[in-house]
Amino acid sequence: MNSNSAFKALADPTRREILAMLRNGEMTAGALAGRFDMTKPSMSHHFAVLRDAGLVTSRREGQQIWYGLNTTVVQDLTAWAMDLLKDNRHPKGKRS
Amino acid sequence: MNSNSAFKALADPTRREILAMLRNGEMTAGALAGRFDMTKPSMSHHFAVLRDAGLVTSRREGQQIWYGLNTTVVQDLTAWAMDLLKDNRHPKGKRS
DNA sequence: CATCTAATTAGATAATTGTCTAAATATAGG
DNA sequence: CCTATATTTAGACAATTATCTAATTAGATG
Repeated sequence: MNSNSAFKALADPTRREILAMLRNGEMTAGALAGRFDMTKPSMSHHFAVLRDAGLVTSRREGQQIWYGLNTTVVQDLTAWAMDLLKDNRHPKGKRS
Repeated sequence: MNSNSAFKALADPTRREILAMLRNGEMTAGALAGRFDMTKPSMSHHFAVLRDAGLVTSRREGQQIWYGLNTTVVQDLTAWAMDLLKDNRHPKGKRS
């Protein structure tokens, strides 16, 4: 499966926080990094993991790089989790 | 956060497959292990991770241990993912 | 109680990961 | 072209993790 990288990306609390912040719109690498008690290279690493997993988009604008939430992949993850909740015990005639 | 262990549990593909199988109802440790190309101790380790994360329930019945999906925690994860999709850019008057 | 089956625990090991510091790249503006 | 700012890349290191084999626990049954 390809979304394995997305699940692995979500395993880190810092990365989940980053995603939560991006819910309010795009942010630059620097602005994001400034919100965490962690060095910029470490944050940069987290950005790369999120980008490689397809969870965020990135674009350079001058000296800065803007990161944004990629809702498509988040939707896939949501669908996966919701699927788990669909009772599959009687696969023929859904309604018990 | 406490659900950190749940996210970490989901990071492994074998564990995600286990959860998917439990969608069809409870299974014994042995029955589950039989479905994977992996030793029983390794599988047992994955069961423990899932149980510690609250993603599965377990109960002994004689010699066997039955594992089942804990939908409550799965619901929490679903809610977290869906929250990410709610646009929060204009927090006062929700409807753009 | 001896033994069989089901499952876990213990302990080792290789691979992956998260973090850091130092160095490099990229862009903007004198 | 030099310097300042923004960000990433490189390389090292400690911690965590996934897996294995061997040993152990727990229950059933003759």
